[in-house]
Amino acid sequence: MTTPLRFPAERAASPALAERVYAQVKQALFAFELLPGERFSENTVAELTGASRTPVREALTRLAREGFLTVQNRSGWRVNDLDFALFDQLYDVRTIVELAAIDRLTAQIDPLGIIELAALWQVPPPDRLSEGSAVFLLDEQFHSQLVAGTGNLELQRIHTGVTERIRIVRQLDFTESDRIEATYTEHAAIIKAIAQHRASEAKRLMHSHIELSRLSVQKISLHRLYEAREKSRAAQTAPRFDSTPATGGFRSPPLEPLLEKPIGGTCHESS
Amino acid sequence: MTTPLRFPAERAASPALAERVYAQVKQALFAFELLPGERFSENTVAELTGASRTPVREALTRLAREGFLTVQNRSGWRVNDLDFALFDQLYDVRTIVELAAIDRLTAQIDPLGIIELAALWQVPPPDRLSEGSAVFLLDEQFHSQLVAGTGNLELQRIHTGVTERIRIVRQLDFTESDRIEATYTEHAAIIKAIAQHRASEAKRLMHSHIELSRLSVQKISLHRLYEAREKSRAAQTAPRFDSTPATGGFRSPPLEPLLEKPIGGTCHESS
DNA sequence: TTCGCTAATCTTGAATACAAGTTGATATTC
DNA sequence: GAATATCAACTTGTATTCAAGATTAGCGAA
Repeated sequence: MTTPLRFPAERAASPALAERVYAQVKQALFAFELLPGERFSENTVAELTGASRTPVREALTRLAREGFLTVQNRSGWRVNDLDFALFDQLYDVRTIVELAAIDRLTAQIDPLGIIELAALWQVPPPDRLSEGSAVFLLDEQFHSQLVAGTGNLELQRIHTGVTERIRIVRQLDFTESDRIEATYTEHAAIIKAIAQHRASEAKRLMHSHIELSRLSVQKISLHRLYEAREKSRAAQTAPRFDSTPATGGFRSPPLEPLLEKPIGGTCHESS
Repeated sequence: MTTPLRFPAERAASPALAERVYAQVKQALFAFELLPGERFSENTVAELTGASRTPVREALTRLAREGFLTVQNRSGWRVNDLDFALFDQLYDVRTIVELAAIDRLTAQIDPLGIIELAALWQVPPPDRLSEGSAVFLLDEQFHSQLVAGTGNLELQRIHTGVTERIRIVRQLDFTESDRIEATYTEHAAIIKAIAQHRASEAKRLMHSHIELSRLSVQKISLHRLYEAREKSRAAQTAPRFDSTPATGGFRSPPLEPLLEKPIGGTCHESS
């Protein structure tokens, strides 16, 4: 039974070209390979992804509707600036959704999926993951699963959308070990409260958990953003969008704005 | 200063052709000119709207992402069936959002926009509107304004999306005069409670208000749906998509399904 | 040098052309 | 007559072409 495997890399072309481009560009956004404020054209993306303008356009308009990009009249496309006022609103929505989810979970006789979550998060310190990006994935899964437990697909869809919008800054929060520890502790406490049907306790915990995360992100992100920017600037000519050769971006890749407003606080460069 | 006005009707073509098509098709959906379960092709829409396939496709994919349509492999497009399980989930989301909005409104010293709402809804019976579709518009505005009062644009965007998804059945609820009366009474009570910062009272009222509406829609819609279907079937060859001549739909416009599942309850045809 | 104009080049938005696949009707065979 | 194979007419997905406007580089004049 030796099935002569095709190149699995090429098979990826079949299930919707526009979908693939969408995923690639979004990935580039999260990886800061496309920087906030950066401008680019449909043609460059088309060349980089090997697709024609049509599916590229479909992917970009979708990302624009989701709030990541903006198309400029008959000039090119632009990566939206990081807008912390917007992130605050998204964090607020996230809180609303997750607290509602807790309400519905604690009303269930046997909260859906809570056992699996307990197995993941109620573990002694030595068994915990320490690698930031791994914990980040697990953390997103935690919050997502809670909402999924309500059985409401629409609520889940909304939650997913919000999560993806704030992912770009949230991922920066999982590099410091104390934040990782705190995540474990807080998640465990939330799970316990839900399992015991203590709704208001669980909601209180979740509320402060999200709030802490939000504040931590606000504090940390400005610093991390400049790191990410520098890292990306160093790799300017390096491959973007997976492993396709880069032709360079727009004429003048403007790295200045990055933020919607320069923000009042001072930015501590690594002195 | 006599500026020779251009034909303002034609100016409508300039601001995004895809946008216009999107609005036209959505309008046709709400008006039951495109029936649930109906199939159609990009070419027919293109002919009916006078646009080419490219902007049509953009509009349709957007409507598909919003849950109204489905594209079938390399066969045509299809209007999604009415799925009452889905509507229940959407009503649930709507409740979550609006209750959260009340929480935030009552926390404000001077709830934003509450005075304007009071002026609209706290009126004596003789001054009230009685025409169903007008009240329906006003009702949507009421709920939308409450959410807008939170100042959270993202919450508003989500709420708008949910509202539009359930509009197709909700609009059927505003034909019976007792439902219209109830709407006035309940809205007035909610506004009063919010203005007095009685959060839990306002939330209780809103919760039951939405629940009543939901139940009323569930009861009424099956009947109304068949009416709407018949009305549309009669006007089969009548103009669709505004005032462009209809070329007819798909080969076999299947009017059978309409609903996701035939639903257990009996349907009373007008005997 | 600096400002302003011009023209070439690049951009999106839309229309069209092409390719691959589905569907449904028709002819055919049992 | 009924089941099946075949084929022509559609459909979407993608690529390409066309049109109109925006941007920028370069040149010239003050």
